[in-house]
Amino acid sequence: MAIINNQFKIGQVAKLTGLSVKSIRYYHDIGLVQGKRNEAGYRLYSDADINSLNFIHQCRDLGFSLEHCQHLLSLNNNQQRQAENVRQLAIEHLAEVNQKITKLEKLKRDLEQMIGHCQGGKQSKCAILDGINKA
Amino acid sequence: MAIINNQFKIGQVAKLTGLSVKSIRYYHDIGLVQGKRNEAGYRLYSDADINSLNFIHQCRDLGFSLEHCQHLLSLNNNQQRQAENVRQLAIEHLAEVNQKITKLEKLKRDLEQMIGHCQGGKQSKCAILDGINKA
DNA sequence: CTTGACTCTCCTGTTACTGGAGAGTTTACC
DNA sequence: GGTAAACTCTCCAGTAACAGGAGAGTCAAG
Repeated sequence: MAIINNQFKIGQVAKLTGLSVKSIRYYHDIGLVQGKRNEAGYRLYSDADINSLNFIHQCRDLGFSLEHCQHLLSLNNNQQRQAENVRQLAIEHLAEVNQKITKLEKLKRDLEQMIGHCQGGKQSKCAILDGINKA
Repeated sequence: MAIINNQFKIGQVAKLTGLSVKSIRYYHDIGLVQGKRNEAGYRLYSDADINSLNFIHQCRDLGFSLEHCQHLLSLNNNQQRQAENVRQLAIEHLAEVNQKITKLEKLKRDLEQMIGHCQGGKQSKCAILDGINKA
């Protein structure tokens, strides 16, 4: 009963995870997921490595920085973890997301207002420029 | 009847515009607002330069990239401009802002949902990690 | 045995600056 | 007049998370 432990080269890993080869190399460089090397120096990734890379991919999609991904990954791999720690990270991240949204919505309102007042066309008078200049 | 044309040094300009000295130098380097130099090589800015810097500051606050700021500034300084061009830039920028908002709101929902399901505490079971892993 | 697909390691560029070193300039004060 | 503080200058490095590309080595198929 052999334990099958696949070793994938970076191109295969890219296809399996949806990450770019460049990203995977980058994660290697910064020590996030390193895998092994074969005799020729090619990077080799195990199933567990693939899982880690998928995990990171998901975290990135949720907007976490690589530093946070690092942290989350170590919590994910640690059976002694406390859910509260993960929760705190997520809550902090959510707060940042909310801040960004708030800021962008103000931009949105300001832009919409200016655009609404600008009649466009060939004239040089422009409510948008006026708005920017008077501010 | 002398025409008063003040020439400000970079530190004064920083105070007048609210920009950092570093930013002003950077705008100089990339050719955005250059002013003059005195004999000692110090940068000197006129009232018109200050206006341009204020204009850029406002555009930055509206989230425009420096490249867009450049473009808007040249439209602002061009009496032959057509308001439509400005309007188009603003509309495109607004579209980008809206895209970002949409993306962030999806992140917000996803994060809130996961956080809502995570009970936290000292246990290792964590709905957030589960959510990331299953995705 | 060669050709094409893959992989490797550098190096540069991206955006809009910030921080800092080392050196010259100006200003204020005694 | 001298000097010390404040200001300015030009590099250079770093930031986040990679992408693009050069030049060279490796591997599999025909």
